Amino acid sequence: MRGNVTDGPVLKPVRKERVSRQVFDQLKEQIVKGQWPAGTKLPSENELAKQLNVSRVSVRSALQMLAALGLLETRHGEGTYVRELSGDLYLNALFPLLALSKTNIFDVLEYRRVMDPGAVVLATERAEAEDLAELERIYHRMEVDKENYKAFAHADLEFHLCIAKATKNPIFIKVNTIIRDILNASMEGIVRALGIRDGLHYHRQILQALQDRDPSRAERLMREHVDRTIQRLREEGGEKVGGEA
Amino acid sequence: MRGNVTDGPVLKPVRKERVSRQVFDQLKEQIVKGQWPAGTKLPSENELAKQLNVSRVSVRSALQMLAALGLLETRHGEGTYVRELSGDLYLNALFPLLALSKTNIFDVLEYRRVMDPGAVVLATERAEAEDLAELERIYHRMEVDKENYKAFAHADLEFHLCIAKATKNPIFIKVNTIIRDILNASMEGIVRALGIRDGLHYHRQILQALQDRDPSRAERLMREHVDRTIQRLREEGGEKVGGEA
DNA sequence: CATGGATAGTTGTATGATAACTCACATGTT
DNA sequence: AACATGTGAGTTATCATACAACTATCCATG
Repeated sequence: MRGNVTDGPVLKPVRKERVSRQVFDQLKEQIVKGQWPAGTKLPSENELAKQLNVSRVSVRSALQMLAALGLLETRHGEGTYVRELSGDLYLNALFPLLALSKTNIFDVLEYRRVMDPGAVVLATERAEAEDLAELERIYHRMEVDKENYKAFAHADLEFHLCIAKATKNPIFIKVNTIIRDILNASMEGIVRALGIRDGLHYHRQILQALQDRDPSRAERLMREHVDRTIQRLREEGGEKVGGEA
Repeated sequence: MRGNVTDGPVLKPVRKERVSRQVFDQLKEQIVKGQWPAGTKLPSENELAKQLNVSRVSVRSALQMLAALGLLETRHGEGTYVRELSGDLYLNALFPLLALSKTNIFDVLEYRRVMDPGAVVLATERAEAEDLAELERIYHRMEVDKENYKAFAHADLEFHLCIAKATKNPIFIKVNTIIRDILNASMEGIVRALGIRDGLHYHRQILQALQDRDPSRAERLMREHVDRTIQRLREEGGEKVGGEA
């Protein structure tokens, strides 16, 4: 048939943008364009809903997405604030890439083997009293939870994350946070396979080196620690530990 | 006063985790552990609310956050699905809109200072012929684009990413990919500030070390390279480099 | 067989109410 | 005056319910 209407692609699909999405975009604009610099307290949800002429549900929806992306921070009973725009924000994109792909445990440990010794060196220079106190708290929790593999594994990951935090470098912190989240699933199996002796030993020594502000010793210990973990896991046959999928 | 209660920090703050956060964590676990592989259709919001014994609002809150992070995709009137991992980053909507501050750039470079020497060591062991060929291609492009700062900066970042690729470790690759995107905006300014001599010099030497399969030399050169970049940038006063937004 | 429409299931939005939390101010006690 | 305590307003978090908007499927009708 000639002149069929399907020939010409004239009609475009109508614009049907969700309300929450529109709110999201508007708020994002304000932040990114710098109208609302870091630290700004946003109008209350009720206020925003009134100004935008939408329900509070839609406002909350947009706010929560922005908070998930790291642009906003909501404080219960206090308000919603604009966060500092920094490089670690983009690292959020790393999370799904690692979470959704079947990441090999040895790949993660190999990465740790490079990053954690470097991190601990920076930590010996920059750790504040509260960082060291936190590390001690975590270490003691590991001693207490000797029998509870799940709790022990969790504390182990927290220990490494805490060292990253002590570097005061948001990139170290963010990446380590993501790695902790990913590893959380398999860490219990690793602890169960390797036992707790090595972990306790090295963590205590590393903590000591941090307290003594001895970077080279801390670095050496951390490298040994990760190396030994990798080596022993290889011997055990690491196929079993990761596999709950 | 003796026996003051404030002496002993015995009482710990009670656990007060938000409902939506708990839902978020549970759903995240399912995805990360692989219980719900990509493409899986989640139970309906009502169903989840009933199973978890929370309101639909809390479920939606968690789902929307996961969707914002890119782990889920909600289709109006159809359902919610675990997202297929599609290489490219969806967070890119925000990328061009942010100019990094001076501190951010140094944070990134500090991270590089640890990561890249470690990566290049692995690369000397694992780089295949095509990796080395690619590196040579990139290096030659740098020589050609001596005058074009933008192209030169781009090639510089590609060089580092290519080394990461040669490690065959997906974590190195993905982190380096994101860092490349972060630096892309500011890199031209950096090159303009520091010139191209150092870059060409070190990249050529590192390439040579890789071809010779000399890990310790490659590591030393890479560390020197990043160190020198940081140092010279400090001297220049890096305030200027970030600004295009 | 093709068309169109009814239908059930799902996500999106609206409304109103209540709980939980934070801060600042007022109040009372020493 | 100094400190502890209570009280209230403002804000976010959660709940329950209803309805709107959208999608896929099935089915009757021509």
